Amino acid sequence: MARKQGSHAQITGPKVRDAALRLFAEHGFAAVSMRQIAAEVGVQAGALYLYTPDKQTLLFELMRDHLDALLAAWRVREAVPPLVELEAFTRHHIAFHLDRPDLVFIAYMELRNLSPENFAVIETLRGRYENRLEAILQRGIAAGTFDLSDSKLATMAVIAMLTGVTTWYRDDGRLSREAVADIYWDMVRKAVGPNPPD
Amino acid sequence: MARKQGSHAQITGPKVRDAALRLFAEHGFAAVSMRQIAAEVGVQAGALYLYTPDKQTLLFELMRDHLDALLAAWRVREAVPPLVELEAFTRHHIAFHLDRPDLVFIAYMELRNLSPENFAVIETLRGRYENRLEAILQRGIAAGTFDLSDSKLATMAVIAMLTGVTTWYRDDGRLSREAVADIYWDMVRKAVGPNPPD
DNA sequence: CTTTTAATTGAACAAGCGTTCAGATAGGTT
DNA sequence: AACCTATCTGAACGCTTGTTCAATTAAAAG
Repeated sequence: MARKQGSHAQITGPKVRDAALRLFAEHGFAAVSMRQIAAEVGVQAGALYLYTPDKQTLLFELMRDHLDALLAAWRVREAVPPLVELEAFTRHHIAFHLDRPDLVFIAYMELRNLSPENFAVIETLRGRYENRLEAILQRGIAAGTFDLSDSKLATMAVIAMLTGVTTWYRDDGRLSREAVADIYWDMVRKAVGPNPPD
Repeated sequence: MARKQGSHAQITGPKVRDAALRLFAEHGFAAVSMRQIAAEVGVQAGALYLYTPDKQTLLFELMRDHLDALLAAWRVREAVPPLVELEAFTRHHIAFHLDRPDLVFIAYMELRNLSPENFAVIETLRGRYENRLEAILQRGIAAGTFDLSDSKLATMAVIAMLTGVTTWYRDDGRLSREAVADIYWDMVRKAVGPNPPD
């Protein structure tokens, strides 16, 4: 039996997931048919329904598990100075997202194709992640390390800026991941920090 | 006859464009049928083909005209100090994009659904816009106003950050457009500027 | 009013869609 | 060998898709 149960029902088999991930990222959820996914896996379309109840669930689980992994991968470090934690967050966010460009793409692009209930779940998870960054910024504001008039806007600005890396970064490009992370951290640090002199 | 010719062939009638814009933004290109667009306009599906040769062209013209308008709306100000021009760019980018959230959404989300030839056109236009920001940053680096180790990365970072506003801004939200622009300009200015003291 | 021209319908086309399911196949256990 | 069970096929279901086009309606021109 391919169906298994975990703390989340983990219905979808890994081969089906990988194929769906690849195709959804490349062509979009609505543009990819179950038959195309099946062909990628090497089975007939009917066989997919041993691994997922329907196409919608396939998309939802991809997103949910991605956000679960994103949340699980980051450990809050409240004992550390805000600037240090923000640097860790910045580098972690870039590294994590560059390792999963397809999932990042899907998680941002296919929100429209989720059913309302599934959308609500995904939005909650995303909000939880944003709150972690906001907490760091608020801690830094309180400590006087950061100079920001609005922690919520700063959160959105930093996340948009960092996630944007996935849209242009190429492993065979001009700069290494480390170099990119260094440069972005430099900009983030300045953006949230105090005003320059003169 | 509904077909007209301009410097660009402007095939698509405005009512059809508006309906397609609305539906593509809400549900996605691949998820919206010609029959749905026709219903929104109030005609049968066949009538759409008086205004567009096919669905692909409908999408392409939406994107192309959006980017044309974006490029046309910004006048380069090389006589002005880089910091001043960057502030104008920042505020203009936010204002322009907040006025057209649907088009912005489509222009970023539906690139995958363009034919290769159409994609190349759109990417060229987008690159031209990015180059304008990069030119400002390079001018500021040369003048010593900005402290950036990589103008290309800074360009991508600033555009991602600014465009991200369209994903969460609501007219009935907590902050006005001006307030948002003020806060974002503050962060952009610091991000590209010199390091803070201490 | 008649003729010409433009705009639109409505049916049709071949193809593809998500999903179901009876039946075939394969692998492991007795 | 026979049995069991998990896996998968292949056909079928009803429905939707983008696009075409002869026939019709509406509007404009004479």
